[in-house]
Amino acid sequence: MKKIDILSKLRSSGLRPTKQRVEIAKFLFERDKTFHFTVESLGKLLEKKTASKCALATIYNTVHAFISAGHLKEVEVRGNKTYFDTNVSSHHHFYDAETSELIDIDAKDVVIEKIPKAPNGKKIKNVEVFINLEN
Amino acid sequence: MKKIDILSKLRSSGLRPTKQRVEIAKFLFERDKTFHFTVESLGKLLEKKTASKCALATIYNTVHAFISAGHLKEVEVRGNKTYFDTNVSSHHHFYDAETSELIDIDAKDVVIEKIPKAPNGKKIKNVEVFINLEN
DNA sequence: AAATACTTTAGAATTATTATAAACTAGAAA
DNA sequence: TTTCTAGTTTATAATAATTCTAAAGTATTT
Repeated sequence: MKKIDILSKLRSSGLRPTKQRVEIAKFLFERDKTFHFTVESLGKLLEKKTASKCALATIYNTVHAFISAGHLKEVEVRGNKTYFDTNVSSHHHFYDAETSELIDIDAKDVVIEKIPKAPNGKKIKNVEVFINLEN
Repeated sequence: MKKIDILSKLRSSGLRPTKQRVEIAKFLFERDKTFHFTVESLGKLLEKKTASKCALATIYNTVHAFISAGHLKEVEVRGNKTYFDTNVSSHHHFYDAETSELIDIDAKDVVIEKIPKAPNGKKIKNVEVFINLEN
């Protein structure tokens, strides 16, 4: 991903390209495979990579701006921490409780044949399939 | 649900039938329809019903013992609080983010035609379908 | 009843997240 | 440029859910 894309990700999220935000954005979006993380894990990885630490509040704010802009997705995982995913396309997940690891499943690899209709007055926003793993 | 069943639920969870635990168990299991709750909501409802409050720690401990024994199920919902479900059979959920309400979907109303196989060395424990609603 | 084991409880500790307010920085205007 | 202003970062405080702890209470065994 080119620098210009990083800047446009920030701009389209309503964020000025400050040093910290560019670091975060580059770390998140300059990669080929999708990346799953929590704010805590991202903070540690950033600190390791850049040798300078960024306040947690900044990471929270930046990640939330990316979520609002649709550049990141929040993933539901049982437990206390919130997980995020750089893959914002419609897709599903394996979850390995043993390692607390999420693995993407391409939307086309899950086909749902039958689904109930939404309750009165409501519409279906999306369907998420979550596959728990065990050894 | 009869009293004897309440007692066996407690016993099979490794819990002696104390006053508080019997109250909690009766409140959870003496009903026809499934019940979704958080520890907080359960605490408030119990307080209203029994006019005496039970310490949150007791509710946490009791609920967790029921989870371990398989009498309650933890439901994954995006967000901070943990939701529980008295329906322990394999089933799915609608989630209405507007009202923070969970609605059960019978397992037979969701048919999955295709699913990827588990990664190396892992087995599929279960598959959960989560349907987010909107207006 | 005495001793022992298990429970409840209030409150402290912990963890994730959000809010706050002072110090800082970028970009616009002069 | 320098100045000004609006937006940012940061450390720290506040909040919220959950877990831990240790003292007081209750039940069970002897």
